[in-house]
Amino acid sequence: MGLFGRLKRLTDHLQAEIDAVYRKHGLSFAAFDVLATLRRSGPPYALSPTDLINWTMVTSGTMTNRIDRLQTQGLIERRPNPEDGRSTVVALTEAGFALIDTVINEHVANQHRLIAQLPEDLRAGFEDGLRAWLASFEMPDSTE
Amino acid sequence: MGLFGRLKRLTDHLQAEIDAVYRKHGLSFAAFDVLATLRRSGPPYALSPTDLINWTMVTSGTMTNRIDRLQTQGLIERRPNPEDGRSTVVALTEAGFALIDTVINEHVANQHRLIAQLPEDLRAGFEDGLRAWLASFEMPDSTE
DNA sequence: CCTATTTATCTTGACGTCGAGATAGTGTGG
DNA sequence: CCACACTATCTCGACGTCAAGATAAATAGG
Repeated sequence: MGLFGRLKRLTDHLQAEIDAVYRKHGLSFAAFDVLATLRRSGPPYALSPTDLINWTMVTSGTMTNRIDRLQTQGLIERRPNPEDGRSTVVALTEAGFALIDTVINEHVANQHRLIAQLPEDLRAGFEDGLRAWLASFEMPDSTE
Repeated sequence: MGLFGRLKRLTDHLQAEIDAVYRKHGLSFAAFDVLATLRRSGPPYALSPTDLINWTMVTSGTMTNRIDRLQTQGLIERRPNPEDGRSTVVALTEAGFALIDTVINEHVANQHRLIAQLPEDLRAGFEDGLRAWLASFEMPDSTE
């Protein structure tokens, strides 16, 4: 199996482990993504759909769908935006805040656990390669 | 941005580059996956849905859907399996064979190009870390 | 040989995503 | 102050996936 195959399998394993934390609390990645973005935005834990679209990099149709589901679950609420009649404010409910706080903590601990499985003495070499390869895409001047 | 963020961004970039080759020829990953599996199986380039499920690791419902679409596109055909009335044989058509042959060649060249963007002197370190981290998932005795 | 179990495939419904286009409110230049 | 362009969000249809269950054929046991 080549480099791409291994890379895909690694990320599949990592993703499965990461997903397990969301699911334990009844969340999908889509739900976690939105709730965590609202949590990170700080008080009053409220953003417009457009803000959420910009932070999460999904299309407007996807965000409408995500917000609809989270609203049904009672984790967020839509309020009219007093400053712009076209817009709404998406805010964490108390239940949403409490849940995402718990899940983020577990998520962070889980990430530390997963990184610890990459042997310490190989970590720097892996990260150096990763940085350089990534840079070849994000800084078009270099290797490309 | 941490290790997970960079890893996700790298794989997103790689995936986008890889997808571009399929799309240029009107194929999705799902379609490429099935056609390439049939091509790799050697003459007569025909497998049962169950074989395809085992090689591609998708559910039976997904495979039925993939086969339906490819059949509509005329890239494969379903034939009854003379040895088992429950089963069918999924075979590349001439058009399907010609197309996947072209796409696989481009795909391989594309992968070489992408790997070449990872600087040579960092490749070994990256691969060592990758192998070890992957092994921590696939050989449960070790770091886990 | 039948019946019960197993196997191969398909069907259905839910979820998540995208892209294109619809709707409605905002803002601007004359 | 009004028509026109722009912006924010939602709607719709297509695609791809999974899980659970339906259907039909093969096989095994008595």
